[in-house]
Amino acid sequence: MSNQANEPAKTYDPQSFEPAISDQWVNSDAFRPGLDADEHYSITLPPPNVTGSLHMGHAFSDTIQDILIRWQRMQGKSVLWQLGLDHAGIATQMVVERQLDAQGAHRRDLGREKFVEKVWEWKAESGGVILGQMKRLGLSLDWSRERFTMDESSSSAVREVFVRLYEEGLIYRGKRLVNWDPVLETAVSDLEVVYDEEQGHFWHIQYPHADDPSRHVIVATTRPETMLGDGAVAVHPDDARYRDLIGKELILPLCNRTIPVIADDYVDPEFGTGCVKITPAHDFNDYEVGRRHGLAVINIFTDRAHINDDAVIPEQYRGLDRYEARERMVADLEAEGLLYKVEDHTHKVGRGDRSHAVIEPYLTDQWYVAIQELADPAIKAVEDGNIRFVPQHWEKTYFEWMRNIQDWCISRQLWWGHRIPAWYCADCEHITVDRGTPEYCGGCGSRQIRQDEDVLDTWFSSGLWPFSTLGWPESTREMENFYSTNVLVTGFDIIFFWVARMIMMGMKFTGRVPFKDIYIHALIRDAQGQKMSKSKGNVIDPLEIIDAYGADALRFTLAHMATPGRDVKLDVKRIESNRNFMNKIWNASRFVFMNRGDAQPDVNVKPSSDVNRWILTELDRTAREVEQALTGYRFNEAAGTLYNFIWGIYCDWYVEAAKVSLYKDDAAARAETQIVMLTALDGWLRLLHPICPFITEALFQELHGPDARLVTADWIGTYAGDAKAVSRMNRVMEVVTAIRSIRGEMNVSPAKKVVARISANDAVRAELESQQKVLMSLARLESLEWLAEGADVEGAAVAPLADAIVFLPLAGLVDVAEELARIEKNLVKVGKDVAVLEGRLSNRKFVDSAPEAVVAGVRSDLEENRSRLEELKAAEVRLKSLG
RNA sequence: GGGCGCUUAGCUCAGUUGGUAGAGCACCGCCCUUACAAGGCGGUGGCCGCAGGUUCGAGUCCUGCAGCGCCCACCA
Repeated sequence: MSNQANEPAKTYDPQSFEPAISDQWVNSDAFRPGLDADEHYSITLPPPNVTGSLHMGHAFSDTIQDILIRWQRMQGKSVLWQLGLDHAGIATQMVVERQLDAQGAHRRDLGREKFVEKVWEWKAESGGVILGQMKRLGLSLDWSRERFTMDESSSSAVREVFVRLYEEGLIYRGKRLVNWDPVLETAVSDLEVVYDEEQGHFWHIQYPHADDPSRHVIVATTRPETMLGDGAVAVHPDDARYRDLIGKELILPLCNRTIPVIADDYVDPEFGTGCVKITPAHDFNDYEVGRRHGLAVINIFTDRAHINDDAVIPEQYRGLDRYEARERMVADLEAEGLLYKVEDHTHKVGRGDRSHAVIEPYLTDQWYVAIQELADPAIKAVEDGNIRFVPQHWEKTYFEWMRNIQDWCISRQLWWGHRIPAWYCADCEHITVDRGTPEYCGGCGSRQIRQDEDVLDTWFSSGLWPFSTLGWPESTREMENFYSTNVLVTGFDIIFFWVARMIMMGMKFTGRVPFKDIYIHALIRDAQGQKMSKSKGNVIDPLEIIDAYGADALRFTLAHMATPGRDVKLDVKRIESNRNFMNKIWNASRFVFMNRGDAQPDVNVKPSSDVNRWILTELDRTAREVEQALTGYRFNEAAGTLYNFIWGIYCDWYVEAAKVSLYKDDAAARAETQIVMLTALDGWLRLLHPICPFITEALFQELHGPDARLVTADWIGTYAGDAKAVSRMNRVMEVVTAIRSIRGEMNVSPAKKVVARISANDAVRAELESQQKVLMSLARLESLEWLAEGADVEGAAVAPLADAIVFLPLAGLVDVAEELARIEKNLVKVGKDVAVLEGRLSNRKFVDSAPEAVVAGVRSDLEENRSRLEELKAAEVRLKSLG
């Protein structure tokens, strides 16, 4: 922004000032929490993944948080918005692996240490991009407190938590089936598997009886290769068809071994043939069946889902990829006449949410958190209202998951992440779990110990984030002042992944809730309602939008669309129209500056004119509405209220009305208007600041000088208010609108000044007459004459109002036929209103049981519309006699 | 199978305790009125998904149905 000698540019150009203001904020450390406030407020920014750059969803979520943060800071509180980034285990490792792949390399070529170095390099790059984006968005994060989920403070919190849980027996190591991603070669949690309908096949295979190979049972499977690991065929115990078979042996085709027929309730006799092959090592249900019946668990895969060389597996299939093996086995079954039939079959297939590889249930050793003991207090915290979901219905989703929660598999076979702080001993079975780096086995004292190769699920460290960033496990001043945080702002897609885990970990380790409110916002979609994704090519990059329309326009749009509980379809047109709003603000302010004279805003101003008293009253009302909206997380209402006030009231009416005294009146009136228009501007700039920080800061500096900073909202809402001024101005606006309406419908040029006559009683006339200059200016009148109540005017267009009748003589304006048509249109409209109102009043029950105020309202509406109707009828008669 | 959400103007969506339906965009008119054409003024446009119920009164509360979407669990 320029010094005061230069006027602001005629057109809003955010690029000319947003970056400079952003620099001012960052360089002056403007967003460090103040030290001298009694009240504290804090939000932990959900740390973005260092997988690239921020997308529109981040911009949305971050804008909402910034609005809250700036608003609270302007209330004079000590505010911390904690900044950080997430290492995002799998996701980030994949990004770097893909980069290596493009160079024809693999992480194994580099080795673990070199690979992790590469990821750190990438982290620096991606993190830099992300922080740059945040600054362009105008986020008021405390830049001095940047954290990372793998920095030292986070790591020590992670080790502390792991060790404590282990010592309490809540972390354990177990061999069981996990969801295995054969491409990434790691276990993933249940949540990281996404199921989708896919086209597949249903292979019906004959399993011959061992004692009579001419007979057989038919089993159906979608994964025929798993029969290599079959341990049994199961039937329902009550299924008469197979009762005799239970306990007998079947020949497992292709495998040259026999398996028993077992009976288990798990089998649905209605489905398929009622015979199910049981493969304990490769199906979660089968695993349970196998356990009940003591079946052998035969693992048939390698880590990459190739067939392994277990002794029971026929040699010809060993080493084959799972799908190659499937093909070969189906062909072999067919050749042996054991393939009964093949059906097309649509079924759900689980794929890794990152790799999209088909997930295999796979038997491995993993680390688990015994979750129930952590879940119970976390459920209770929400039940008791110590944590509140906004919108509230999300608590149902939360409860549903939490009440059916499974132990959490926390180990991942990755290289990027927190190494599990457990060491295995070469000389004994003891596992040493330690906060530091132990040198010998805690069991036998042997120095032959080796750390677990695996890393922790990325959500393990994110789960500690609200307190690990504040110095926990030390008891720091930050913990004291800013924990519990006030609100978590996030999307519903990570309620289980992250929100639930933070609550569990927070309750467990701090004994307090990590946040009091959880504001769940919607997902951002494109204009067609599609989820934005790189593969679809429909992502809207926030930076491109900011470059084109400015950060404020984007932020205002996002705030305006932040309706709780519905997905946001982001249409660039919407951003464009809000850019136009910014332009409106820019130019209205420019007008104010051009006409300010020597005046300064004065929050104690006590203006005498109705126009000035009215605008300050309206500003006050707006301030209360904005405050209520923000308090209730109704961002769309806050934005809408400001839009309506700034554009619809301040610009459309106040500035136009103010021109009368700025241009024509005496010096005293002019000076008062200058002060009030500046004061009101100052007020709504502050109100708008949390949503649109750049333009408001720029204009604030124009208003108060280049060193001024918009930091408080303290004085807003202190004006006493003047209901009389408001009602007078409403009357004026009603008259002006009526005249404009006639002019508009009659296509009278705005340049043409017209004569108006108004009939009204003395009281109404006095009110309107006090604003005569304003009225004439806004309605573009050449002259205004006052008529006695009940007077008629021949040959005039008529607009009957609540307490007055406006006549616009037609001579030279329009023809009689046109006005007649307009009158008749209005007659129909008003006639309908009258009929409806009469109907309501003639209903005894309504009159008896509705509140007094409502009935009175209807009565006065009816009265008003009746007289309006009379006037229109009279006007119709007069016009017809003319024509 | 269980749960949740949505259905309002041509399009995208507001509508906080029930009290005669709103915005933006689009469209149609008149305007370069000395802040703004990224603008001003006026206007057209809606059985608020369907069917019941509660109520003097329902877009708003209750029940059922339909369509769309999401989440969870899953029959091999």
